[in-house]
Order: sequence, then C-alpha cells, then structure tokens
Amino acid sequence: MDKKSNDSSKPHMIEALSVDNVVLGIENGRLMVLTAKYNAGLAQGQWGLLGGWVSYDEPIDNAAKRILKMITGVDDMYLEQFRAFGDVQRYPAERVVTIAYYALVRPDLYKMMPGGTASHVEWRDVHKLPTLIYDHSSIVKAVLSHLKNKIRHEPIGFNLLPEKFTLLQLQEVYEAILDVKLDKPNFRRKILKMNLLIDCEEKQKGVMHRAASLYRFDMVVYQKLCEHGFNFEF
Amino acid sequence: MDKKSNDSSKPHMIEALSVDNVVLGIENGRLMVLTAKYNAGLAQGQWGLLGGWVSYDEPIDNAAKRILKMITGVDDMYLEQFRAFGDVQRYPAERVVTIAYYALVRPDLYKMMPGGTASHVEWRDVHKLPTLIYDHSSIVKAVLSHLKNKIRHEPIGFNLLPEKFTLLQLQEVYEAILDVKLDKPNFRRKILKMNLLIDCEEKQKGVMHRAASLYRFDMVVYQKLCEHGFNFEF
DNA sequence: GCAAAAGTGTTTCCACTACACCCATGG
DNA sequence: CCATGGGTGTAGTGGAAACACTTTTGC
Repeated sequence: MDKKSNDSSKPHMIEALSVDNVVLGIENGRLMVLTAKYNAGLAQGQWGLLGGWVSYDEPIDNAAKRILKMITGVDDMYLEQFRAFGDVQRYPAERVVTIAYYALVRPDLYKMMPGGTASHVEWRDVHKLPTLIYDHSSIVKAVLSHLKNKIRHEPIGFNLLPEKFTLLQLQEVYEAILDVKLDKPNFRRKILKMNLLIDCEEKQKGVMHRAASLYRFDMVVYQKLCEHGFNFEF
Repeated sequence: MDKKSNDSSKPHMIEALSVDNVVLGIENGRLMVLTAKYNAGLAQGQWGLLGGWVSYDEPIDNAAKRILKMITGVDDMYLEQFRAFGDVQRYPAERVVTIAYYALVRPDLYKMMPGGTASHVEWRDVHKLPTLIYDHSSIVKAVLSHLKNKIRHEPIGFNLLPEKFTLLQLQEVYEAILDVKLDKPNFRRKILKMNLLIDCEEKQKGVMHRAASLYRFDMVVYQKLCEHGFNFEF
C-alpha cells in the first residue's frame, strides 16, 4: 500500500480507508502469493500486498479491481472480498482501516506490468513468505485459512487452472490449498460424480507418459448446485 | 445508523466509515433480528440495523461492540465481522462504507435500553421484515445466507441458547436458521456423536410432558475439532 | 522393458435416511 | 387414557477410504 497521495490533481480519496489484495496462484503445485515492492511512501523499499486507496466515487470492489489492473494489467480475475482489518495500530502514523480482497489467478497467463506505486512484483511461496509490511502477513494467513474452508464447499479451484485441465492438475490445486495429499482414484471418482466437469474429448499433448483427458468446468451445473447447496470435501 | 455527529466534544470519528450490526436471536422457534428506530439524522423515524460511527482511536471490532452495548446494555454477546459494504450509493448524500457485523444472542436474556440514537428497538421475524434504511435489507439477507453456510460447519448455534438446553431446543435453532424440518432421531444421534455436548445429568422442569435431558456445549472438544476441521451438516 | 502417470476395480466400513416404535409425564 | 414430546431400534442405502491392479505412452 502506498502512502496517501496529497496531489490534488488526483481523484479525491477516502481518508483512513484502503484496499489490499491477496493474489494467489499455483506454480508447480505450490500455492503462491503476489507481493509488491513499494517505491514510495511509508512502505518504500519493503514488500507487501497489492493495495491502494479508495476513491470517493467508486465502489470498494472497483477500487480493488482498479488497483489490481494497474499493477498486473489484468481485470478479469476472480476477485472476492474477504473482510476488513481495522486495528488501531495496524498502519503506522495514521489510522487506516483496510478491506482485504483475494484473487485467484493463473500466474502463467499474463505478464506483470509493475507500475504506479509498485516498482516490482514477485510471486512467492505462501509457506516461505518474508515479513510483509503492516499487518499484511496476518491478512495472508487469514485468507489462506478462509480459502481452505471455502474450497471444501465451492469449486473455486477452477479459477486457478487453464480452461482445459487434467484431473491431476485439479487434484494438485486441492492439495496445494489444503496442504494435504489426496488419493488419486478417490479424487477422480468424487469429482466426476459431481457432474461439474465436461469431458473435452481431447487429450493432453507433449507429455512423456500416457496422455490424460482434458476437462472443463461446467458453469451451468455449478449454478444449479449452488442453489441447492452441496458438499465439496476431500 | 445515526447521522454523523459534528459535535466537537465527542470523540473524533472516522469519516465515511460506519459499522452496522445484525443482531439475531431465536424466539418461539423463529429467527428474529433486532431493528432500531432512529430519532435523529437522515434516518429519523425509520427502521434500520444498529449502527454507528467508528472512532479514530478504537479498533473496528470495538466500535461494533460499543454501539451494541449502548443500545442493548450487553457486551458479552457472540459478535463477528461479516464484511464491508461499499457501494457508492448505499448511503444518501454522502459516501459511507460500512462494515457489517452479526451477533447471536438470547432475546430473553436482557432488557433493551434504547438510548443514544435509537428511540426504540424491536425484534422482528427475519421473514417479515419491513423495508430497512439504506442497504440494510440486503445486509440482513447476506448475513442470513452466510449464517446458513456457517452453521453447517461451525457450532455457532449454541450462542442462541441458554447454557443448559435440550436437544430439541438445539434442533429448533438449526431448523430456524436453515429453514427446514429435521428428523429428530437422526439429529440426536448426529449431534451426540460429535461429542460436543456434555450431559448435565439434569432434567428439564415445569414441562407438561416427559422431561428432557439438559446438555451444555463442550468448548474444549470444540477447540480440538476446529483444528482438525469437521463437518456439521444436517 | 522401464518409468511415470492414467485410469479401473474391489472390499470394507461408516454415516445418513426414513421410518416404526416404546417411554414418561401432566391433565 | 390421551396428548405431547423424549428417546431407542433397525433395515437399507450410498459414499468414502485404502489399496491392488491394469493401461498407455515416451524414451
């Protein structure tokens, strides 16, 4: 998060309110989080989440989206509010309440365009994070815990994969987030029985072993299941 | 939520940020929400949630607690943050982002002491709510939906009951929140098998039928289960 | 043939469902 | 003895866990 701008040519920002994004992706079966190095302000030279201020005339969800787009160049990622963090001491020198969001993305999909307040961005293994600025470390921790719960009940895992994926890739997403090993045969059966996957009738290419079938997520069936509530445990 | 105070004798409040509480309780097997009638400000004469402003020198959680205590006189209720609501138009005349909290309480436990900004408070059936001010109706709706999910995975239902309760009372909590009928024998078995209940070795009194056993919630077992993750579906 | 991952089969067990049924108490 | 809720029993079903096994492919 950058220090607050006092430049009056910029849009009017809400005082004492910010947004911070926990951007997550999977790389080589490991859950990674995007960190930014700030080139100005209180956090100059330090690493933190991708945050910024909320304009008086934009919804908070848009603020999160705008900040992400500014730094990553992408605006169609899965983005959801987590919750607000509002301890008095969380931000030095000034009272700032922040609203944390999390995004699930595919690290391979786009090139980062560090700009604005972040001079560099870097993917880091969530298990090997350095200390982040302010309370960002605890925000990440809370989001990860939330995600472990969420993935058991909603098929958010698909946002971390390409449109067409193999069952093993999907399993690796679950394993990365839940931090456990799963039984392959049982995982297959369970996920297939949900009817959330459509067989692409297509095989993997360029692998040095038997090619796996490719599947894609069936959004229509998903919407129906949502209304009835369903179980997603492994 | 009251109109912002400009009285400089009061503590300095954060601009554009408020807190709103969805206070829930069970009465006669029906899920009720506490509403307040405001006696001043933009919302004068109208019904809404129990809200207020956040002071510069208090954590947001404390703000929610303080406002609840001011209006209800109670400060030991189960209170948890839900999430922020930050549409530009949600509050008329001014940009205000609000952080919604929900509380689970026993309506019978205490007398309301309407004071401060709320001239009256009233319990209302969540299925028969009038239109509330601002976006409070949609906040209630979102909290109820959240609660339906949450009660399936965490034993929050106990917060709505007296310390000692019967299995049927507990079942009624689940039925009120989930808005379904449950099978009594199966509910008993499932809940007992979780080992979350301690038999008080005591019977109900003053009922005109066979007296039921009283149970209480086992916090210690609960803490252990939390760490391992467990299922609470019905 | 070997390695690596894809994919199938099978057995065991446990949990959930849907009931039928008996028990205790007050009126 | 009846109404009301408390509480137990049980047959059937389906899913989950564990693990052995077969298949396909590149090298």
